[in-house]
Amino acid sequence: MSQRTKIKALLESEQTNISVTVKGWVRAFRQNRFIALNDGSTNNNIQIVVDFENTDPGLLKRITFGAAISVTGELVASLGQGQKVEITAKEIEILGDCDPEEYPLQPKKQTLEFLREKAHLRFRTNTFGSVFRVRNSLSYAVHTFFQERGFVYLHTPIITASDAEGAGETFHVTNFDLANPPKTDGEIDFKQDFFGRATNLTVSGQLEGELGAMALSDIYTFGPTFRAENSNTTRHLAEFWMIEPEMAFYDLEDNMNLAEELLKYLIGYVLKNNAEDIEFLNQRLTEEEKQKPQQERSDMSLTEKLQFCLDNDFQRLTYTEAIDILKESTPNKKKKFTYPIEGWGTDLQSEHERYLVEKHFKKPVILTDYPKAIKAFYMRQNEPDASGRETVRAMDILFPGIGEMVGGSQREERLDKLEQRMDEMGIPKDELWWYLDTRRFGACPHAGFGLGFERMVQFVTGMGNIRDVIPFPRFPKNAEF
RNA sequence: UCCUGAGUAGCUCAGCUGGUUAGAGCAUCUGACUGUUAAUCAGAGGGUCGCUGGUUCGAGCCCAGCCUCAGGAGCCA
Repeated sequence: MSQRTKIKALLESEQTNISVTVKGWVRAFRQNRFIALNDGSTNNNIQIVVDFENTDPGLLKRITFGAAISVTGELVASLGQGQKVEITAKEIEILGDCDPEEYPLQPKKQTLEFLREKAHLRFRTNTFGSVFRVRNSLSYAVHTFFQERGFVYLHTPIITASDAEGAGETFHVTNFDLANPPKTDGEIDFKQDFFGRATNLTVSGQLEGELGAMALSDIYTFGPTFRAENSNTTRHLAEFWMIEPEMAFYDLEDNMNLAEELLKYLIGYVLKNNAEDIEFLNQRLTEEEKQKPQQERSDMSLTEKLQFCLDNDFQRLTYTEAIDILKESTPNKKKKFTYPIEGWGTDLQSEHERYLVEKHFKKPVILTDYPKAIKAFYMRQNEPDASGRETVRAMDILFPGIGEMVGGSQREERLDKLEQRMDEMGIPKDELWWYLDTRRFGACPHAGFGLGFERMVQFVTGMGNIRDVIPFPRFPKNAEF
């Protein structure tokens, strides 16, 4: 194998007049003389200068947009204005031809919708190159953050028998011949299935995560989750990655502090380590914003927005306080909300969340202490307030443009309260015997949250559609690639 | 799943009140040029007008059903 240098390293090289080998894909070939070559290490191309008068015309014809080539030559200070260094080619080898008549990508701007249909090739564009390098950095930073704090990375199961959490519709996992599943009394008999029971893809690793935290103190999961909801939006996927830390001896405030710290760490990490890609995405978004009517444009650029999140404390308030603000808000009084705020107890609609985050506070918001009735069974119950309102120790972190980035809570560690709530909500206690065991044996206060990884990538990259921040998106009616 | 909008060349789109041979820009190809970097100039090729059915002398255009996509809503992360 020949020595080759990545383009990112060459562009940063202090040395010139050295012999180098580069390999990559042709982004442009101008005037039969200049190749713009990219290898995905950076969005910046290196310019190859070809002595076309002394090169085989047959070879020159094969240097087409998208072709994979290897070039050996001399790294020199560029004669042109656009770049510091360039390579004077001595030897060019075509590694893989790329027929321009057949190749779906074109050397021009293409819409994200079109590229979504060519997800196998979209990595070769600047936008997706940047998005996926940033996504990579973010996952690395997630691990760094938790590892630095002594958290244990726990692998919770992908296949599970419990959908008891009620976090959404599940995908069934079965080995049955679907045309002819074994039946007993007319019902499908899952006793004869691979696991001896009905199973599904996980919707959350939380419950198992809690088991780990009850011994290891601080754990986190970072893996795929699956929801069979028929959701067709710019912020939902059927397969998405979730980060779910679970901490023993944490209360809700510790939980919020950790979540805020994590989000800021991730933003800071990318601003520092992916400056070029963020700057490219910033430009891209600025161009896109110019197409929008004045009203819909955001008053901050991507980099400003990220820096702002880093520099400011998230706004913390209770659900009850939020309802009071919304009740008194101009859009509510002027009846601009599709769902007017009538009273205490109903869940907030996205228009309400957006008002709080984007209009009222103009920064990330942490809402806590939601009504018990609209939240999951495992959230720790507060004492009813003076007027008898029942709430739980829940927290949601809302981000501008994204909505719910994080959902978490302090968990109910009191067995009697937990069982009572499960009964009320019709959660089968016998199926979750193992979960309840943690409350029977050495129970302790603990808390955790779930962070939607793709939503974080969306926020950091400024991409509008969640399908553009995961390599191969899974959503209703689509499982191509 | 609901609401709104869209589907015409490889891509982005135009196409009048239903009318004869469906257009443009970019991309591609051919030639010219050769220190370009959104290269330039000249020319050429390229169409199941999403699918199925209907109305009509005649449908890209009207009607019905279906499919797909986008944005918004719900569900949520």
